[in-house]
Amino acid sequence: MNEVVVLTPERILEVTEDVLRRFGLAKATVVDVARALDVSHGSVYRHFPSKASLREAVAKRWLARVSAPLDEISEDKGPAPARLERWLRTLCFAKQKKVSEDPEMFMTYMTLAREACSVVKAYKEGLVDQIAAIISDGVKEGAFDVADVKASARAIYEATIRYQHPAHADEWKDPDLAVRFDALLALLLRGLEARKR
Amino acid sequence: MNEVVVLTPERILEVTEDVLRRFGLAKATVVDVARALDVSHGSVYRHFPSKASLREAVAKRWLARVSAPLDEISEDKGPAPARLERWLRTLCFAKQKKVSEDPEMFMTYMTLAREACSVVKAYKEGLVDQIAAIISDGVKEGAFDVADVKASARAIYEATIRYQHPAHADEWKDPDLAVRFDALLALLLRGLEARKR
DNA sequence: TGACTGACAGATATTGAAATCTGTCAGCGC
DNA sequence: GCGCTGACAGATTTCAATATCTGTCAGTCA
Repeated sequence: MNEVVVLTPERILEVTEDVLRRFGLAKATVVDVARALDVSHGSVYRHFPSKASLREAVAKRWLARVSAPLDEISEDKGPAPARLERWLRTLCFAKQKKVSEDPEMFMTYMTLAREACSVVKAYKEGLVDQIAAIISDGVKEGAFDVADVKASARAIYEATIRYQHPAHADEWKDPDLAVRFDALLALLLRGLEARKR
Repeated sequence: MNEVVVLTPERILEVTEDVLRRFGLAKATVVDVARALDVSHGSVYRHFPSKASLREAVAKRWLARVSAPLDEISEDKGPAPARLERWLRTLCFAKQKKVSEDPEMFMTYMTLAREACSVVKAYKEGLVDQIAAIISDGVKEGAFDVADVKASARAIYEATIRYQHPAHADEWKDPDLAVRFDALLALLLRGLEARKR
């Protein structure tokens, strides 16, 4: 039996998520994490230079999990407009599902993300790049007509903020949410669309 | 001389804003407001049933001041697309100016507004109605082609959230803000635009 | 040697007693 | 009578003493 499990960053992150779930963001301490790992808290500092960096790593892992299904869609084949719509729906739906399934944990991750703003910035840039890739495909297909792919991608990203940014999570309970989101998507896709001539 | 000024709700609101400015949201008490008015705090309760309602009234006044210049634009004459663009620019610029000129007071009003959510809801609905009025004019002019005016108005409002919602105020420092906002506006107007046939 | 411990200093959080605030209302004075 | 006051109960906030946590590091043990 492999009774003594080695202390790895990955294992620390897993246990940290667990501690965050059980104690909540405000109460979870490095000492709690160390206790759950059955090591001294000094050992945790061997792998993460500070509590802030540990939290940042947790935020990064969470964001990566949220955006994982999007990578596939952006690299898929098929008509760009439908693909962009699917990508945006997947992103927003993933966030909305997370908040409805476990609001406390969502709030925890949201606060973590707010603290780790450099990580969030990189995450956002990654998302905009994926949108840009789909729009670029659409331009090649002749389905889209845009002056500046990157700028359009950013505009699309920003226009959907209300449906994916945690700051607006309390408005996602609206029963008309889906209808409103459909209207927004239709407007945005129409804005990218190449005009018949 | 009219030395004894009567105690009116309006005067209480003015002084309350002053107290909020000097003490900050967390420290400002009804007793402070009464002291500044040189009356007992019981007198304040004669005009506002609770501290919450006083704060709500302050929030309402502030929102009304922000949206005042918009009323004119929505009732103006002239081509709807330019008018819609001007309306959106005015709204977002007003918010961005407020936060840059007096960030503390902006944060105060933002928190007040978060508490007084029914007031904010009414304010938002008023804004969407103004957008709807402009879009409706645009449809009559033949400049816009939309299936559902109200739904489109909401979509336009929601798409610009990032540039007007206080939750995103810390991103308004971006030097490219104007360029990005231009790109978003162009995309949205293109989405409303009637196609040549 | 190198992963881990545990004691330590300074920073931060908790706690409970005291102070202040909110909201009410009987009564004062114009 | 009407507008205001000021004392009051209960809720909330403050403050300072106490406890806990963060981050470091000399030392242990395999």
